[in-house]
Amino acid sequence: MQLTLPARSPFSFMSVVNSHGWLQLAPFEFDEVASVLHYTDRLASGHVLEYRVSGDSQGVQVTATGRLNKAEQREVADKVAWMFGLDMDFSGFYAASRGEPKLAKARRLAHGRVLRSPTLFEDVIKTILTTNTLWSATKRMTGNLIRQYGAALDGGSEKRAFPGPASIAAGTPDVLRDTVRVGYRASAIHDLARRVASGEYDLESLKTSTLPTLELRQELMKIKGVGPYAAANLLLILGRSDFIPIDSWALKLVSHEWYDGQPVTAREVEKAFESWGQYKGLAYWFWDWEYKG
DNA sequence: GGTAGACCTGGACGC
DNA sequence: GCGTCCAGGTCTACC
Repeated sequence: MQLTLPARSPFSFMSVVNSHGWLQLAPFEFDEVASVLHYTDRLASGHVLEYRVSGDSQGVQVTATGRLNKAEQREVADKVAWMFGLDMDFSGFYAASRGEPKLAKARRLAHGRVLRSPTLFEDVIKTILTTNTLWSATKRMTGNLIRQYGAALDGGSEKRAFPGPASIAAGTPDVLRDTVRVGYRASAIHDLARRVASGEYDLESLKTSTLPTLELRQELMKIKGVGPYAAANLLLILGRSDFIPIDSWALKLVSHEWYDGQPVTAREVEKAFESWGQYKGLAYWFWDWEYKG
């Protein structure tokens, strides 16, 4: 199967791919030589396949393994369009950042979109797995979760899809803790999977929520394991940038940018971007920082 | 509303 | 090889 999906201009395939660390988390896999993003997914039909997505400034091209019927092709197209935010409009952010040298490249590089998973469920779980741990552990926990509960790619490959809520809910918090090694996060992950799988909680509806950002943030923070940092990260994924995902890295960046390397608090990070209003998160995310790590 | 301490893992370090 | 310390956000209890 091959699809060509156009994007709203300006668009940059590589800007989306490199927008954050998601490309390093399974079931994403990035072929740097060919500049192709691979993603293993289980469709509603139960068919497990791998999409390969390449792109340019016009949009993306998708190829998928095997034969897909019309409904499956539509599902893949809808999911890839969401993952790359093909229809998103950042003209307001570009207008606001005009005249700011630290964001001078934002429009030219088509900054704004962040790579998303096909489901908000996957992005919430992955975000919880980034909290209170090192990036190497996030990668390991994600890989373990997929090995434990993900459906294998058709044809006997070792590749697996990210597990849906029902698969995780069918397991136990003990397995999450002891085998997947997510530690104390086990109950939060299992609880979310159980509530989504049973239909008690319609998490995916938040993708199209019209709630004001403050209320949407409160909604996200009702999820166990989602605090201010995780909520701000998820809001960025949902296209809302009124909040900054303040983690230890953010403190380091702001410290070196404006405080000569002296320790700063979350309050200082907020203060630094206060004037950016609804574009705070984007200004922070795509700022041309002095400190490179 | 603000703060201290527990939660859990794995890597770094000293012995 | 073993023990100890530390980094990393969220949650809860307490003031």
